[in-house]
Amino acid sequence: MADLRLEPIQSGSRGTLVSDVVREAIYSGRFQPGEAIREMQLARELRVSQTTVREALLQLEHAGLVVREANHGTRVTSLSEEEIRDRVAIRLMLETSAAADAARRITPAQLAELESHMNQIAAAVRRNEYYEAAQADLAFHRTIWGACGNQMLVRMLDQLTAPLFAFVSMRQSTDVADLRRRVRSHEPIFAALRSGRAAAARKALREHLTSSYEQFLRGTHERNSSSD
Amino acid sequence: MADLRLEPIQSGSRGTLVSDVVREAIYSGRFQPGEAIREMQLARELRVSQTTVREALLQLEHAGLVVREANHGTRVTSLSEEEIRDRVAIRLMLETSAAADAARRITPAQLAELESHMNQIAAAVRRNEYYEAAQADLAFHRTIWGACGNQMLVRMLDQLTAPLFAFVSMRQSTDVADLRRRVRSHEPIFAALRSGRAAAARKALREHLTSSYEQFLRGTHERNSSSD
DNA sequence: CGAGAACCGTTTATCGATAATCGTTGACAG
DNA sequence: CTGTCAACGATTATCGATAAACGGTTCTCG
Repeated sequence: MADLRLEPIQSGSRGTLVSDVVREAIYSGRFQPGEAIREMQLARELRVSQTTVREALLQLEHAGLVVREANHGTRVTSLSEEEIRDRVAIRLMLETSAAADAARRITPAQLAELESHMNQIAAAVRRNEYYEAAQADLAFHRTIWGACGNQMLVRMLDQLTAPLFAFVSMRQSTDVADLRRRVRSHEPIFAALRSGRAAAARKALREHLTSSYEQFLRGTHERNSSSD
Repeated sequence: MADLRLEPIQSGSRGTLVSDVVREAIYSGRFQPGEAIREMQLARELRVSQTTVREALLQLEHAGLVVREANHGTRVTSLSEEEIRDRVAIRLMLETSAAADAARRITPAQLAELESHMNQIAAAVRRNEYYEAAQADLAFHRTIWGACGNQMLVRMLDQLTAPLFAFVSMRQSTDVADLRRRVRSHEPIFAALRSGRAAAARKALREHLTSSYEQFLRGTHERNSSSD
């Protein structure tokens, strides 16, 4: 049997293809929060039927990236500050738990993956590529989730954070010092996981998430007070 | 304006209607775990199109009640013992947190609702109606979730526990003594919420969930050892 | 002039039919 | 007898078209 390291050029059903395209458009900011998405218009642009677009939008609704109102339409999710706070609070509980579990069962291959993502983040930051940095950041966290051994927990964290990344992380164009600090704050997490210290991993992750959220709050506060 | 305490006799789209019917069939056990669900067959039986059935099945997949495999089919979710353990672990984290928040902000109306659900549970148990008891039990917990003020937390708990209720709570035909004990174990939760003691609510809920899970484990263990 | 009902255009929701997919069966060659 | 592969049947995936729902607008009547 030949090794299957290569994936098919386009995998999955058309519906999944469409949802991938739209997701990417949302992540990249080509679709703005609150913007309406027309089924027929999208279907014409992508040369698929309305049915297929609908299925894709249902998947994205599931992921929390769009909101659908019955008989009215679909729009890109727009998170209020309270919704962000609520999501972060849940994420804090779930992800610190995942990290503690991961510390006990993470494999060398997964540790190597973590290191690779850290390098990607650092490289992207050096090149001022915020979007790529955020993507690699998400991949870093996802690797930790995957190492916790609780599949349901992974699904929930995915649902929880997809909109956070799309509408918070991907957008923040913070100053360089902040980014540097954020990059470094992955290191204690990695060190704790590598040495199997569950409590330390939990603590490192809590600090990482808390400081990221506080920085986000500072960002929005600045923006509000300067625009008023 | 007339008061709107009465709901329309059938609310929502046809797709939602179908998903309600199928959900009910799963809860009631008319669809067994692992059983295949054919789109066309269901469409014929319910006099709707296959498209509508598909949309309903997507919703149910989202709720975790069915599993869909691409190009292959849909079957009713069948949880392994490990998946149940994993879900319960997450539920423990999220619901104890929700209870603590609820203790601080629950309204008199919600407290009355809780009491009503407790009465329903007790009445159903007296009549040996396990299914209705489980339904009221779920309603009791849902009311607590709703009182926590974190909408996302409610959604996650719903997703998490829907299959647990469908495949665990609704089925257990335990002995009367166990049921009595389970009924009573809601009382400390209610008392803690009413008096606004967050820590006590957390503790009461943890004990309730833990003992329910342990009882479930005893049940499956007995069944396994007796059938071997 | 103003309130409310009927209309109209846009968008979603549903339908019936066709296309693509996958497991299976059975024929056939080695 | 056994492994391979092509054709079949059952089921999902997708399509194009029609129906239903909603919001805004205009028209009517007091």
